Formats: sequence, C-alpha cells, structure tokens
Amino acid sequence: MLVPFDRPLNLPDTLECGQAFRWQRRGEWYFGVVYNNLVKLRQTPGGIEFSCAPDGEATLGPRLRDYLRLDDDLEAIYRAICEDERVRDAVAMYRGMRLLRQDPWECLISFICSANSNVPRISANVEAMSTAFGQPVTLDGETRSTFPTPEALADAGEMKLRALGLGFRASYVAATARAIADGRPDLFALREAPYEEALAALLALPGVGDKVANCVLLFSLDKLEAFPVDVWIERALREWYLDCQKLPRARMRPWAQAHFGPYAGYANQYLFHRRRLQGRAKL
DNA sequence: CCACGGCCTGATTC
DNA sequence: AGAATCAGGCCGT
Repeated sequence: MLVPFDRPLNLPDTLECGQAFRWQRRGEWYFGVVYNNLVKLRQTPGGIEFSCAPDGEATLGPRLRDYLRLDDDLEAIYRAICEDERVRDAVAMYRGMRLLRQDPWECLISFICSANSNVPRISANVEAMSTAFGQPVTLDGETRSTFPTPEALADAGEMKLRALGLGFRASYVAATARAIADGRPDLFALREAPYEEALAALLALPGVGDKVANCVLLFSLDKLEAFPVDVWIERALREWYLDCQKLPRARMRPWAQAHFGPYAGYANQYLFHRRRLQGRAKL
C-alpha cells in the first residue's frame, strides 16, 4: 500500500533523530509499532510504501499521514525559521526532516525514561516495557509488542519496572502511569489546550520537568512552539548565540522561543540533530 | 531565584 | 584493566 506524497520528506532523519524510540531499520525498511500495529515502511519516489498488522492498510494509511505530520507545510515553516543562519544551515543539511505526532502517553513515558540516559538504553527500556506488559503483534514473521496501557504500567508497579532496567525512573513511571490511568490529566485533551496550560499540567506529573514536558508537547501534543533544552541544545545555544552564553539553563527556553518564534520547535529539532551528530567536541 | 549532589545502569573514556 | 565520566534530567536541599 502506498501513501502518495510529493513534498519534502527525509524519512531516515525523521525516524532516527531521537524523537521516537521504536523504529528499527532493516535495510531500506523501517519496522515500528504505532496505533497498536506493527508497521513496515519505506520511502519511494511516489511516497511512502507500507504494510501493517493486525489492522487493514486502509485504516493505517491516514494515521501514518497524521503520525508523520505530512500536512505540515515545511516550506512555509522553513521561511519562518530560516532567518536564523544556524537554523538555515541545519535545514540545508537535513531538509525534509519532520517532527512526528506521536501517541502522547507513549511519548510521556519514553521521555521520563530519557532522564540521564541515552538513546540505545531508552529504546531498550521502551521495548522491555512493551514486551512485558503490551500485546504481541506479528508482521512478516517478525513479532513486536504494543506499548502498554496506563493501567498495565500502573499495575506493574515500581519493582517490576526496576527489574526491566529503568533504574530510578521506575518510580516516576509507575506514579505517572497511575495518574494518567486515573485521567489526571487527560492527555489528548491537552492537544486542544494552550501551550502554557498544557505545560503546567505535565509539570505536575512525577518525573516530568521542563525538558521532558516540552518534548511531550512538541512530539505528541501539537505545540510547535515548545522548545526542549537538553544538553545538546544547551551546548548549541551557548556556542552559537552570544546572548545565551551565560544564561542559566532555566532561562534558555523562553529566550529561544522569543528568538525563533511560533515554530521554535522545528528550529530546535534541526539544531539538536546538527549539534548531536557533530559530537562532544567543544565542551 | 540559583547552585549543587544524588540517583540506576551500562557504555565509553582515561 | 579498573576507575571516572557521561548519557537527550528530575528532585530535594
């Protein structure tokens, strides 16, 4: 099945830039679990070719469009953020890289697990939780598992989560899962809420600080002005913007949001990707 | 308001 | 080789 698409799209960078943790590359194909389906996809000249299970491809197609944010007008977004020279350079390097519209629940737990961790380990944690507490799904002889429900993780409890290798994040995941299972807050409702209100609701959850909250807002709750400040973005801003050199980390986000504007989140993703691939040099 | 150290764990670095 | 350091932070003091 094909999702036709003829606008800028850089699928490898989109899926491998660290905003989602369940995509695995096998040659030119990517395998991942979205919308409770095991999905296999690749980019072709005509768009995105994919297959999935257990649901039909007719129902997954529109959802993949949504997930990949194919309706974002990248050219317009580029015009808005490319007044900045550093962003312009990064866009030239990774043109077509898109933000994703992920499931907010999975996104929230994944980024709680990201604290003081690294991408391979976060992926292993997410995979372990899915295998232990999700439902198996099979496609082309490959079996993965859906991401567990809030109830499943809440019932699992801190000890079983520690056994999966989450470390000190286990208590945060258990407590936040309980809160979400109880509907406080209703994550999907936050898509309709203004940025500041959604941010405040997320910050009330255990294990969620400003950085994690902004990741969830940007990667799953349609807040394109969100601006997560992690170690890589901090390095990038300090090195590339004199105004930021001695700003405390807590003040960097508001500065960046004012500087980059309503699509600051897209600017963030390009700067992050560029600075991270550049490595630990210069700090 | 800001600075600082501890926290699970495993890979990488010294 | 064995000990620090670091990894997409958060929380309490």
